[in-house]
Amino acid sequence: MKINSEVIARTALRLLDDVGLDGLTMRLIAQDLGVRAPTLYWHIKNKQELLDAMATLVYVEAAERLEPPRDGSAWEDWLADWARQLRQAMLSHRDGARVLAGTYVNHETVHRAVELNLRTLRDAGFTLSEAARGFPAVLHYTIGHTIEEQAHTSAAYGDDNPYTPERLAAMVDAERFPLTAQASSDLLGMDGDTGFEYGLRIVVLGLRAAKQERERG
Amino acid sequence: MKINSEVIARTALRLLDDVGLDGLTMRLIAQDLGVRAPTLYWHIKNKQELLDAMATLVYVEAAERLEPPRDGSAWEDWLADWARQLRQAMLSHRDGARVLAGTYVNHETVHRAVELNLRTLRDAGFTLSEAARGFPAVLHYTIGHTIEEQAHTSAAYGDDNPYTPERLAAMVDAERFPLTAQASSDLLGMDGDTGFEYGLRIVVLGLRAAKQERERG
DNA sequence: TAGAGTCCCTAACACCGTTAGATACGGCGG
DNA sequence: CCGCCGTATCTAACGGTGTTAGGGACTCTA
Repeated sequence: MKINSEVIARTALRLLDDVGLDGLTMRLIAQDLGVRAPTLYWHIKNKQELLDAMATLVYVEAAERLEPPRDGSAWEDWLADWARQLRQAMLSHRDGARVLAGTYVNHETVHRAVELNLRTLRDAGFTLSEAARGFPAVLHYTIGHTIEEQAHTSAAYGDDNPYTPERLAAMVDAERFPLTAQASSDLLGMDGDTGFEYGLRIVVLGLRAAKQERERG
Repeated sequence: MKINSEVIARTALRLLDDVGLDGLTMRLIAQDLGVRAPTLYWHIKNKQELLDAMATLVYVEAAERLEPPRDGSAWEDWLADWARQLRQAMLSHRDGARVLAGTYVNHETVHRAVELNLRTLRDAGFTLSEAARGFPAVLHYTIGHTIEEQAHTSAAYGDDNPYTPERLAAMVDAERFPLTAQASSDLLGMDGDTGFEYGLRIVVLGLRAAKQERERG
């Protein structure tokens, strides 16, 4: 297969699932491509640029399936689905959120997604300014949640992950922090999906409430 | 000054502001302490443990000033202030959000903060379960926003930061993405505070809306 | 056929986190 | 006073990292 920057990024993304972000070295990627490490520098400027390209691939993976809302479907559902797709794209790669976080992706597919977000919200009665300031909130929540989620389930801990619900629950002093102890199952015992959905609902409800407050003046 | 793990973490945190996370090496930290790198390993297990200790310091910095809400003050304001303090603690160190993200901090001060969050929300009429599932949403939004914010203003780019509003605005094709182009000042021209406050308001409004929906049944 | 451009190589550099093993220094029991 | 033990530091080094320099081979084109 012909080597170019996108092929390198795809290979790196595949290897990422095996070795994790810390184990992803230029030499390993090169080996997988049947080539020596310095060769990669013919195609990419440096490792950071490679990481950016990987982030772009993940982002595009989430954005390319995005379609305008069908007639009659609620903007709340459409927006929540977009957040779910983004989260799934990150979850589908080990350390995916860490790769994505803080990488401003510049790709046509992403511009399309932004435009679609703005149009959908504006068509639903938001002002353009509300839409432009509001939908990043969904984005930031989604990224923040997924980073935390992936960090806690990280395979990097091997067999002694300190984030098991039991371990964490054992740490809080039930005398001094009674509510924390009482709520530990809600705080820690939730699987990622449930926790994400709860917060996502809050953000979407918040967007609706902000719009209504403006409409009422 | 006597060296111990906390002194090392404090030193590392101070150096972080000068050199950034990627420039923070064990040898540099040791030099600043008037010591050689291997000496650090007498006091800490490895670099990851040091990073965890640094994250703990930042987190505690935000949490230790936290006080119960004064009588009569609204839970919305109290919760928003807590988020602002956390954000300020991250912003007060270069790459602070990256250091914090994904590090589950286990420290008494943080337990206290969690307990205080739960109590405040429950006293305001939330169920304990609502509080336990709801306040992480604020946390995740805050972390997500601040990571993105710090990445875009990162000094790592030197003089050619690609995230200036002008550069980004120039990238979008106004013909194909008219709303994006039109909203570019709202999307990009905002300073971090304004954008953060807008999203924070949305999350808080969302919590209130979720509570009201339950109360109405 | 000469030259230019493309793509890959070997060799090496500077630096990284980390370990092994020796060395100094203090207090304490005999 | 001596010898010992725990504490805290050192030097030397290992295997690894991202990255650069410079040299070949191959292909296309004039």
